[in-house]
Amino acid sequence: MRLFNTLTRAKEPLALRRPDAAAVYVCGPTVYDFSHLGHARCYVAFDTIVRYLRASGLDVKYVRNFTDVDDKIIARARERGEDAAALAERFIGEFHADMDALGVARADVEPRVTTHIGPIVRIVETLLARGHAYVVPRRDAPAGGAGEADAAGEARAAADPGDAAKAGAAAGGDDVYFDVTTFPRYLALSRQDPEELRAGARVAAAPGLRNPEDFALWKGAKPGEPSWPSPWGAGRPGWHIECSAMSTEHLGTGFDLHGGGKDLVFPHHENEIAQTEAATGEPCARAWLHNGFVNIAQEKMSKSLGNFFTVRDVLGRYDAEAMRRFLLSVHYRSDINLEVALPEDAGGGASGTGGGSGPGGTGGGASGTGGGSGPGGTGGGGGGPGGGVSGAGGGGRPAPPRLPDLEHAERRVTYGYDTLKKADDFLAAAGGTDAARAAGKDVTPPDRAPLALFREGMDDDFNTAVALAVLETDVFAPMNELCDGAGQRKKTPLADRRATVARLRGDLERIGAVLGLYRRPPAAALADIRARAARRLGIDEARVQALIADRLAAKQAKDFVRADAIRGELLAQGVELRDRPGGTTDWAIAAAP
RNA sequence: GGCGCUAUAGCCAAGUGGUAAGGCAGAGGUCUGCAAAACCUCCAUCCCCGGUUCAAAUCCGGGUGGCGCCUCCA
Repeated sequence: MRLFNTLTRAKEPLALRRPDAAAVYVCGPTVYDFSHLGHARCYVAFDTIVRYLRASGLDVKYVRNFTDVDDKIIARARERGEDAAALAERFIGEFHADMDALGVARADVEPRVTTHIGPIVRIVETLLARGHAYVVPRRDAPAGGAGEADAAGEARAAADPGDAAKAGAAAGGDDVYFDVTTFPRYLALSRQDPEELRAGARVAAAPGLRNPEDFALWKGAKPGEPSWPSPWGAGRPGWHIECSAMSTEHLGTGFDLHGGGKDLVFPHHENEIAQTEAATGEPCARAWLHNGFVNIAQEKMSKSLGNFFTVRDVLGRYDAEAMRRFLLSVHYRSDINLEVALPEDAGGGASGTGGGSGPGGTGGGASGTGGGSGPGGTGGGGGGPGGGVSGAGGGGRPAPPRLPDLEHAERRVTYGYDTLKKADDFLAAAGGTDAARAAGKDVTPPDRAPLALFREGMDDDFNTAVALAVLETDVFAPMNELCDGAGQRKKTPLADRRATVARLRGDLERIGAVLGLYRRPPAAALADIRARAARRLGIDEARVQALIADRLAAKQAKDFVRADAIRGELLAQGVELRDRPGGTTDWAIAAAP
């Protein structure tokens, strides 16, 4: 097994601390809002990696934390007049709900900052004792207003006279900072030059620091903030120290894999390495894995750009397994792009815009998204995406944009389940999987054995794109062919075809267990996917059934003109009819125009 | 300004030295009352310029384009 290690910028063999076990730490979410597609990308990727390590026989301990106290949580709680701890707790629940839907398994340990204050304080004490950190005494009078310790982005505090006054009066503790000059390997992960880093800094350093690059390990409490007692007075942990404390607490030092989004390389992971290694004298993690972003219409998804999609909203309209398949369709280190298409009924007539449905349309889609997810909308309105879909009627809010990539993924997932349903029926006719397998011989060409090809792909830095190709080419295609008895394998004896399908079915289960795909009963999955798509497209399933009945009657009367008219009418609504052998008719969502 | 990533067919996307996986779209075919589904067949020499090599999409140098990080961020 080989994987790309950000630390060395090279694909290298997996070298484990213990040969039969893997210790994995992935930076979890800061829980102050619903998860967005970027979170989904990250946690689906590492969920798949962990599943594969386990499937390869390793005893995996997977740790993924929750940051449940931090500036953003506190700010959000204050906005809402909610208790910060309660807000964090609530969004931990929402995170689990979203990840459950995506088939992301719980980590073995899901530590929270607020339950690890002890270890955090201890590691800060160690850093102080070893001369890697220093205390910046609290200044009672924040002179000039902007002087409050917290470096960047805290203009808000300064701009709020009430806050500043209270801060001055309160008995908050001191800050503790890490001195980056005491750690020679600093910036080895992100490969930056200290001089250049300093030159390119876009934010003025906080006063009282020995070096502009020094970062907070412990922050003295401001009034009204959650805080814990410490040797430096009341305060709370800095962002980076929590991961050092929690990873060493649960995995020790020199653990095997550390993961996270690529935006965490600097400063978060760089600082984590500095803290852990300076405190323990041991390496932090052996290999660092970083996943790429989800871009929306070619742009980075972010709250500041207003173009982000929450998992919750998208899963109201698209199948969760389709989302998972979409996220796995690109190698985890590469960015993945989600295309956004304007809804068809773009309102009142052809206003000037004319024919240009290309670039202009895309841009409009992206900005339109922002409208639905502004600061206000995230609050009460965001709570019930499901209700909004059915009730909306023709009213004010714009239709949500179409997501062609998810439509495509949905069709691929449907193809898979259609195939599995066919295979299961085929095997049932043979007396079940075991009977089928025993009755004949496997005719799969030796060089096309799905499991071997799957392992080959996954062993190469967890290449899920290749894994999906194996599924298409070496599982589903031969399954269809063998079940239909079509093509070149027409002459293959029935017993051998059955045995081969049974074998492929078994491989699919093992592959699906790793990818987190195709694990539902096929018929139920197909009905589910279709029902959600029908809701999204405004298709009335009962009416479809009624028209199918009408058409069957017309067919029996040999009135093919009428039968074809019904077919055409339904197709116009996005419904495709499929006549089955035996005189029944099924229907499916037609490909988007 | 610094650091890093990236550039493969109409679109999405694998591929780290030996004559380009897979999917979508498209063309043809089998099947079908018609259709769909399914299957079969066809469909690229890899941004540009140099270099290394018997041999490069794949290594090196330069150029151009895109993206990210350097401030919170998966």
